[in-house]
Amino acid sequence: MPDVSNSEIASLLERYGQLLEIGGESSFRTRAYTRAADAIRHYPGPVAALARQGTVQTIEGIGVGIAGVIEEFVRTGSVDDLKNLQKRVPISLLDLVEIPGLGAKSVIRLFAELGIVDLAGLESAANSGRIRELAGFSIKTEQKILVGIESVRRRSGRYRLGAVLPLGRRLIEELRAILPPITEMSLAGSVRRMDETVADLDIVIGTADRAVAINALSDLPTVSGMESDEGEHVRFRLHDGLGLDAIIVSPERFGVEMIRATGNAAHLALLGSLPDAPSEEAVYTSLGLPLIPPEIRLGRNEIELARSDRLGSLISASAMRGEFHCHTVWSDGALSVLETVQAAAERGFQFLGISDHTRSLGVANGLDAERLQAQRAEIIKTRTQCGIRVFASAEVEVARNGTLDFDDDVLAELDIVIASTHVGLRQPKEELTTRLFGVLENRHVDIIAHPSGRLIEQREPGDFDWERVFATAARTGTALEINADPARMDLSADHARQAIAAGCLLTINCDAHHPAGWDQLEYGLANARKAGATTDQVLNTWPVERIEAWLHERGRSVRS
DNA sequence: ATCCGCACGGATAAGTAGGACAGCCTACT
Repeated sequence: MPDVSNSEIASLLERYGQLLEIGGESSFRTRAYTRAADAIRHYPGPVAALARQGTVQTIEGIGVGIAGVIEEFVRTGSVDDLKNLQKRVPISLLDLVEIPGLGAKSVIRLFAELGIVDLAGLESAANSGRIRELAGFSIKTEQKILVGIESVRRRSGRYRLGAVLPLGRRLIEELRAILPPITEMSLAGSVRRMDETVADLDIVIGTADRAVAINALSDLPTVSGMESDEGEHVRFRLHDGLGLDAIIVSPERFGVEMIRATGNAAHLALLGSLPDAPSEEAVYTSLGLPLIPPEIRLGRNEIELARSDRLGSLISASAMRGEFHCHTVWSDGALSVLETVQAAAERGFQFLGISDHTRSLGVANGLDAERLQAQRAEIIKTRTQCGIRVFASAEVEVARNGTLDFDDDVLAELDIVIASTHVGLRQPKEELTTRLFGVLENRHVDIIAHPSGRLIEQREPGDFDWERVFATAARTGTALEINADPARMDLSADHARQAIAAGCLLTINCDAHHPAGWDQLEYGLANARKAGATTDQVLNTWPVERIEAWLHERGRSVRS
């Protein structure tokens, strides 16, 4: 029996912390569990091994109490205190907290006063009008709950790409270490296509020795067991609940099965019948096509692009010269301005925009005008130190009424301005859209960050009138961001495609709070490529002089 | 619950606005 994985321990602690919160524990105590979960999820080695040695407390954020929980979990597979807690606070209540507008306090009251323990119970209580009878709840709340139940149900069973892709890559690495070097293997399916959510993990293995491959898969520490074995298609389940589909084929058919397992269905339909071949290239070649990158296998115009030799015009990582949106210790980032700029220079960035949060985003220690000015002085100083162009920027809050955190004269002092909507995303369509129009028309605003405001599998996008938003952004020349944070991937691929069609300029930014955040660029790039973006349409690929000229045209007094 | 400066006790995660309701809960990175 292999040890539990770090992500299993992390999930356990996270669940524990959430249940404590619903149970009314102090926020400091519950927070400690969440922090411990984060520390373990990011810990480079196997935490279970540390637990067995009794040295798990060496990890920052884990003390006597949580170490005890982890050790018990590793040893016995469960935790007695957590079981007892679950008698008092049913674990299915965690689903209820996911509903927008319901927090721990409301959920525990629904449980205590109406005996509601899960989504089904909540739904029937709302439908029969029992919730409105509780003090502090109303018909309106009831309706909000019913809408919320739907959105929680819609996303159940799917995982964010950002949660699954790193796991999939690690599985492949682990398999490579076990299996003979001649074995071919790769991720396939929606993970390989970089779809924003995935239902399960697909792996294709090309080997003459099926039994060895199956044994290797079964022995992986994250695999809990085999679920079905149907010839070439073997299904496993991981400890954290994710399904793993392995397609095990002879090496001569590895290429064609990769294409089939990668999909998508519409792309396969466009390709028609496929010849057996050991590599994807060979299959595409026999169809008279170059290799089509997985993320654009969408059944749209990718065949056309390939036939007319235009795949190379799609934006790629190598075309990116820098980023406009990142954070430092001045708001909620991890490093100083100088450290951040140095890290950017080391990565080969030719420019970097520093854009910390502003005043009204108190939770992120947003800058007021005075601190902004002080930061600006610090930014200017770094320009001579690191050899890259540093733009003084800010991620300026858009208030519910559409006003920005700074007056025009303060905005005018910045090299480039990003506007960002974090509050009031649930406004009705007309109100929300009109508010954004005001921001787009502001000549001091150059970029709209994560325009829809969605958090994948967690928060619905704002209900904007996108067609009019894109038309307006195209006219004002305001760039729209594809935020590469895997929780956001915002604009979505479809919205980015619409924006391009409307003539909008795009920018791809990682919204990094630490240099490691720049490793997530691929999530933003995927959406840009799915949307068919070329370098000309993405601000980050322009030479610094062209960016400065663009800013100058927009009326900025750009100083180097 | 954990960490840190000090050796046990305090700090840690802000603070405002909005919605629904009459004093409270939730959302925002």
